[in-house]
Amino acid sequence: MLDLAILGLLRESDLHGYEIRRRLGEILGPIARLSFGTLYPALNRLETEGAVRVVNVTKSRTRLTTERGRKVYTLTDIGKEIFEELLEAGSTAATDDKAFAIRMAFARYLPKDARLRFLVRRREQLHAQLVEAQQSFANNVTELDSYRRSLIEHGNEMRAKDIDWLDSMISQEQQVNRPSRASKP
Amino acid sequence: MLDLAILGLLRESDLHGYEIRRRLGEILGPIARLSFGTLYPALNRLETEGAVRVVNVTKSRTRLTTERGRKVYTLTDIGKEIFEELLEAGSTAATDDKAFAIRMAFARYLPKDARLRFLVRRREQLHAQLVEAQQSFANNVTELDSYRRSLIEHGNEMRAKDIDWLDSMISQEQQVNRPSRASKP
DNA sequence: ATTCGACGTATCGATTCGATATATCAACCT
DNA sequence: AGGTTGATATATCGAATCGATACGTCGAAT
Repeated sequence: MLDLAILGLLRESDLHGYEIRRRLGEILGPIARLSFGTLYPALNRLETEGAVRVVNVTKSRTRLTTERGRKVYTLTDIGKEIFEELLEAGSTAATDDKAFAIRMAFARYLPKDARLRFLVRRREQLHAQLVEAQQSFANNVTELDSYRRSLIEHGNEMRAKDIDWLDSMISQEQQVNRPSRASKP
Repeated sequence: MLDLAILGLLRESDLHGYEIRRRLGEILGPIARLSFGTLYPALNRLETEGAVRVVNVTKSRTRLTTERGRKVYTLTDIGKEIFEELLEAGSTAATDDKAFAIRMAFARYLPKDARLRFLVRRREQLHAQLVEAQQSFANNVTELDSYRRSLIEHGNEMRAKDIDWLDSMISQEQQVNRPSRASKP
């Protein structure tokens, strides 16, 4: 999943590790903030696999520039293929919050129909989770203290909001599908 | 963090591994669903540390019962101490979503003032995150495609809801503090 | 009868985390 | 001028965690 995020960002522009982390944090928020202990080994792994390549290492010493010791990575052709595979593969598989957010961030690279399927699938997953949670909640309310009760209720409300949001994304996606047909026939 | 969850559940009743996982899923939802590859090693570790102890292993073979090969764990005195430490320690430290939810599930075991501090601290953290996210969003809107824009906006709305919820929890907590003073002075 | 799914414990390799180390540079303080 | 701090940047290590898989029992449906 992390691979998808890294490759996706590199697809858009060449970046060094620190900047990849920063952008990921910007797009995904605190949900998917990754540590350096994950990022740098991942970059090395991707380099070994031939998915990325180092374009530029600026050691300091060059007095006139502000550049520091950065390793700027670029996406190879192999990397582009892997990105496409990862993106499509996951649009049908089960995905958690984090994986969903990452894929959503690169949804524009999916063909329209795959994107719609991806959204619908996520919507159904969340719905199933919510129903399950509500049932188990109903069976246990009496045994829960106020903190747990409130925590669970809040969680369920949040999940419901997520579903609403997905519904709006889905209907938007469906509208774009139709040819504009601006004025009346 | 996982230790806290396990010890907390065992504080309430003796349980076997599978049931610990089930209850955790019930209370925390899909946020903190832990895998068996985490749970069973963790139980072994806690047993080695002397925090938990196996009370009962029911091998099947006993025809008349429905019991299967369960290992039922109980909390030792050492385990109780560790639980208290973990619970208090984290109420001041930085906590992510998952760690917060776990601690919230056992908030009733905190003294009133620590609980209030815990909630306020979390509130402030979320607020800081939200402000940061909104600023970086404002600086980048133009460069974001509609999917990313919507993803980030939705994330920020959710964070705002979280803050609202925490505010309600905090004010509730403060009300309980005051002696009832039911009728007018 | 037997396949299926839920229950239940366990391990393995790979991934990820959190802490720590190292270093450069800008900015601010005194 | 010298010193501290904080942001930028890469990297590694041990421990925690995940996801897949294995193995087995049991009740229920086909």
